[in-house]
Amino acid sequence: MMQNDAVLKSHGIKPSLTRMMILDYLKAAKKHPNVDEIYQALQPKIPTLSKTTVYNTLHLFTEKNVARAVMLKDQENRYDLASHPHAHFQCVKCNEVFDVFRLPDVQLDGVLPGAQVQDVSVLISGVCEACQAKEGTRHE
Amino acid sequence: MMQNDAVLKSHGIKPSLTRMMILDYLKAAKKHPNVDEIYQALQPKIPTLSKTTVYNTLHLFTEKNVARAVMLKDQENRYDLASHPHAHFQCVKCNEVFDVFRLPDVQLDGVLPGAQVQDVSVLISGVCEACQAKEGTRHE
DNA sequence: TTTTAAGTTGTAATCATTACAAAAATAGTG
DNA sequence: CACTATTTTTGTAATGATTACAACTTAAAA
Repeated sequence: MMQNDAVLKSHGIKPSLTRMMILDYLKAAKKHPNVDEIYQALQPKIPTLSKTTVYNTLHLFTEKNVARAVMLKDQENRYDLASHPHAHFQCVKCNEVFDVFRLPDVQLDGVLPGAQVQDVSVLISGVCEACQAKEGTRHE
Repeated sequence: MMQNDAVLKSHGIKPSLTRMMILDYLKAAKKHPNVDEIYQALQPKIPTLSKTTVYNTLHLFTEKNVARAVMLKDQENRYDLASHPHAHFQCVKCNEVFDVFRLPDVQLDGVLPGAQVQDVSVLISGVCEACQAKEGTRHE
């Protein structure tokens, strides 16, 4: 796998230590962390870390197409790596977010004449299996 | 077309005057209004209207599947009617939002076994035609 | 009417995000 | 190395959408 410094350089970002550690965190993250989660996780390792730096870095990553802001039915942004496109499923009952690894086929031919498409994000909402089971037994 | 009171009743919502007027506004809206726009537009007609009521009503509409929160790369929610599914395109340069009327074909078969899908929202981002033209002439 | 519930309102709090200017670190140059 | 310019990081204060909540008003039920 490409090293973090090479990944950043190839996107025109100077690979500072902080930036590499945030990239590391995004690579390892199973969920879709928000800014505070990233800050809380890295603050012990970088005692001087500021939340503003996390914001700055994620804006930079998003602008340079290293990461992507995932818009969920939340009041806050969550992030993942731009290199692994996938759709998300969010349960309307428990708000849990699941990755949809088998990407739905989004057919865009002729839908947006003239526009230069950079990214397609798909957010599916509904009731997850666990919550359906709960409803079934509870007779709500 | 079905009258507003009938629409609301059929979704289990008591059709108060305020609710019908907010529904009216959503029906007529060409763009995707945020809470403040709805409030500003209706406040002259309902002088006692409170912004909290607009929030309450939109939450109710969303819960009862009359309206839908559209998540864009903004810090605020925008709303449209749940009855007219469509995708959205947002330009990363000017932030303008365009409806995508020819809905992209999203193939979900087998992608989410067990889940009960209620809604699929597609947000396409990229550079719109106008912004491409600007870039081309300005040599940025 | 009297009682109860539903709908609406205004104020104050919450909290993610941004603005901004200073401090620290890094790179470039003589 | 010393000096300067640039980039990166930091902390504090503001912004602004959203929520909490309790009071008030209207409508429905008894």
